[in-house]
Amino acid sequence: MSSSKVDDQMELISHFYPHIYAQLAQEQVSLGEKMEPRRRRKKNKVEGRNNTSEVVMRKRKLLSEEQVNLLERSFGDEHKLEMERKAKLASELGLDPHQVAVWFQNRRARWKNKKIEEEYSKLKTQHETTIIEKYRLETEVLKMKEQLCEAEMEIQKLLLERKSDISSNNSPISSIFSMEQQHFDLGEFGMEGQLMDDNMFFVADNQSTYITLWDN
DNA sequence: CTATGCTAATCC
DNA sequence: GGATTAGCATAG
Repeated sequence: MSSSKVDDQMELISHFYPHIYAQLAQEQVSLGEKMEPRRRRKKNKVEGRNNTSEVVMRKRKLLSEEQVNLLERSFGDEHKLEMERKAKLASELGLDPHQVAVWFQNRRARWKNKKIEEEYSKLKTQHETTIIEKYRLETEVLKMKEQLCEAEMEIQKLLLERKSDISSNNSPISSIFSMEQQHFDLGEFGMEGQLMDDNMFFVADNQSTYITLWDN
């Protein structure tokens, strides 16, 4: 079921981060259609000073651990890079100030990405919690409906018993007695009520309303 | 060897 | 400043 989980994630991403979704979706399609897994390395066209274009392999050197450490410490202090700090760092690191600027730019991008991922996983957790709570509440509603149904059946049963008592014993005394308010305790519902007549039931809830239980 | 992750560097 | 490219390292 990991695929449906992925689908869920994709759906969430598509909702909150359409751009990321587009990127991920594109990647998935690429893999699905067995596209070339990775683009071939291209030679990079670079404009020369004399306006003639030449083909040059882009050179790239990874920064040393020491250089990265200093850059990271600097980034920790402040994500933005002032001219002064850029020049100072560059000379300390033995790098071109432009390289320092690029490093900060890339670092900010990584940082932002990380933040987005953190936010996403937080939202995902919240979402899952909400789904579970929703399920719990739905179950509770079902249970309560069932209880309500049982209680109504019980009331109906009692009323029918009373009715048959009245018809089988027609003495004035019992008739008067039968007119007295009868008390019910609905136990599980935690509420009490009084039967007012054959189809009205006074419920002592917050609203203190009369509830018509059924139509005769 | 290939696939993949990371990231310096470039492009727009 | 975001998107993309491509050099490099390395896991499998």
